[in-house]
Amino acid sequence: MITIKEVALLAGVSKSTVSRVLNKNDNVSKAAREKVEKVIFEQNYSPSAFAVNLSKRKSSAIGATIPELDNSFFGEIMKGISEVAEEREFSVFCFDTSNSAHREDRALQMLKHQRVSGLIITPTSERTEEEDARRFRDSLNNLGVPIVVVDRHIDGIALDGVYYENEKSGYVATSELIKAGNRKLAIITGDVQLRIARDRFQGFKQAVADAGLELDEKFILKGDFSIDTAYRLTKEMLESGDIPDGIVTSNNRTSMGFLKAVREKGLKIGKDIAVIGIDSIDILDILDYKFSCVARDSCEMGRVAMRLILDRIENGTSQQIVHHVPCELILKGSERKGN
Amino acid sequence: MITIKEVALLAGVSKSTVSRVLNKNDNVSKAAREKVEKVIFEQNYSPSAFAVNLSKRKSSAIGATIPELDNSFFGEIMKGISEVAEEREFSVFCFDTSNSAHREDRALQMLKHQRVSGLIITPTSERTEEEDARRFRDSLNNLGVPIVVVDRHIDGIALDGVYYENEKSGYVATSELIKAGNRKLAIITGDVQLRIARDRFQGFKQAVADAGLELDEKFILKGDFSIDTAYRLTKEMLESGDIPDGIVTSNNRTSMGFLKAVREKGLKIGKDIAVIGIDSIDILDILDYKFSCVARDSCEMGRVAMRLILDRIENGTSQQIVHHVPCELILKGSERKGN
DNA sequence: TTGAAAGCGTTACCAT
DNA sequence: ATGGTAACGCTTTCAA
Repeated sequence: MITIKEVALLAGVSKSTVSRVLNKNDNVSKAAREKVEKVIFEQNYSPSAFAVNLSKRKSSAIGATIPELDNSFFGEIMKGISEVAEEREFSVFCFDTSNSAHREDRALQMLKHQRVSGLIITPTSERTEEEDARRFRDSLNNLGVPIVVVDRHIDGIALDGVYYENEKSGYVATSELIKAGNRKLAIITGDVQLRIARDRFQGFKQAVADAGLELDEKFILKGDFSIDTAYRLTKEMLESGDIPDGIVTSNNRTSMGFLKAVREKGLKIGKDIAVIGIDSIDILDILDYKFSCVARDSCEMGRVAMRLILDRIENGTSQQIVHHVPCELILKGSERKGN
Repeated sequence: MITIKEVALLAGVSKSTVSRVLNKNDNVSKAAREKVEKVIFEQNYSPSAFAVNLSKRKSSAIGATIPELDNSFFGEIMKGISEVAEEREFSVFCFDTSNSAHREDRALQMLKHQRVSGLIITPTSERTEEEDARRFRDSLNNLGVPIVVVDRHIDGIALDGVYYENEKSGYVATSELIKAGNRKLAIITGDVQLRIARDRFQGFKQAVADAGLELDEKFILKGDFSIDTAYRLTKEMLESGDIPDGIVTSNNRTSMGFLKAVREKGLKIGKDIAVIGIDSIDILDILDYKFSCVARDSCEMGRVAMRLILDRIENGTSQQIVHHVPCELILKGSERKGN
């Protein structure tokens, strides 16, 4: 592979001059610049990032760790990151951590080795023990670069972040159910160990309270963001005979479990029970399955995260910045019973 | 950030010795090794990949370009790549090309700049003009590193590849429809500009021929792998009044468009019309929607691609290697009419 | 077994 | 405006 030295030789100038035109430095005569540019073009020369990074002591790459790339929600985040990265001439090292803390640790190590100049992280949901959580925070600090957290939270450390309007999403979904005439309200929560689950639940409770409605304990189904649990809880509820008017499902997996159970019982949403989910489920639209939800633009979350980290990298540190991408209400009819 | 020099200083040895323990070179006394390891551990030292790569003139990173990460099929491929990469201590630069040839070109440039030692590419489907296709092949060659193509094909250049059993998937789907008693068969093809679409179609035709059945031209619906086209074609067919017994849908998007149209017409698959799709659609299982298909393990495609490229990087070049990941028949009942 | 020094491909400073 | 040169952090060769 051709080097700057050979370019200089071919153009009849010094390495310094070549470097100057590469870096758009003004102190180059038009003649020299043109000669160099010609050679660069002809030889298809591209400087070695290794050498540049080493010399400049900074890299034009960032790292991104994502818990499950096969979940299109995270795929979209990655897509958004990639989009902005390309515009700004940054490369991104991408790691799928499979929701495993161990793999996340490994990814962090490798990113340190690569000397990335920033990290975008959607953490695994597995750092429950305090000791482990502490070590995790240490490795993050140890990286010594700007960090932007996406979607899920990392406790005990003030980091920039891009989050969904979690509480608001719960509030909006619930209010809308109420507006549509539902009085007996239920929710299948997410894993309440996680802040995003608690926040969504909080929004639910607030909306119920604001409407002056009573909350029945047995209609608070404690789920964990998994399909299976949501399915089981819904089934139990439906079989108990006491059915709420409307229900909020805390994320897309929860919605799926709920829908499965409802379907099995031969019931129909928007007729026998009202529902608004948090998160959209693309295929349902495609199949023209009327499912109302509170959605978000996850691709935009990735874009915002990437912009944020570039900002940090370029303008150094200042106050913690936290973005919230708005939630968007999409009504299809399932928010109202008796259709 | 701490360097090898400081580690050497702290351990009371030379940089050379530190380098030796880093590279697991045997010519180091036990005493020296232990001192060095202690310092490395205490200081949490990790060598700079820049410097190592520059010095060794090779990198421990590969590039991956993917057309649409928000499509979980490609997300799974990326997940598989990431999985094996981690095991083998490789980092991967990931680019979402959004199915745009331009962005793909840019990605290739950036990967050249990063001096990756290999490329895994699922090409965009946009290189129709010969001139453009040629320039594309040139940039691939210009990279000067091993390349593994995944899923889609690149014409006019012999590259290692990991593909789906396309023809077989069409054959199996069709045979199964026939076995279930369907005589009047239809297919919604993919974009026949693409080899994977032609191959699947070929499998379909072969199975029909092998069964000694007649093929009606009007039941060959020329789609393009998009939901919308499949929807339109299906709708037209259903409205024409002449409906086939069974149909093959050429990929997941095609299946969705088909299902949408069928649903709109108030028909039911497995009752009014039989269908087997190529590619699975996860959520349908979850919703317990009986949809038979011929599926594949796309995560495995990523794993195989990564193993293949590492092999190339480590063992140099030899004969072209092409892998085919097997297709798997999943019957749910929709392959038979009248249920 | 060890260390010194040259070299990897750049940038940046200092002269000119 | 231009070139020479040290430096970036590592590996590798050569001597000892």
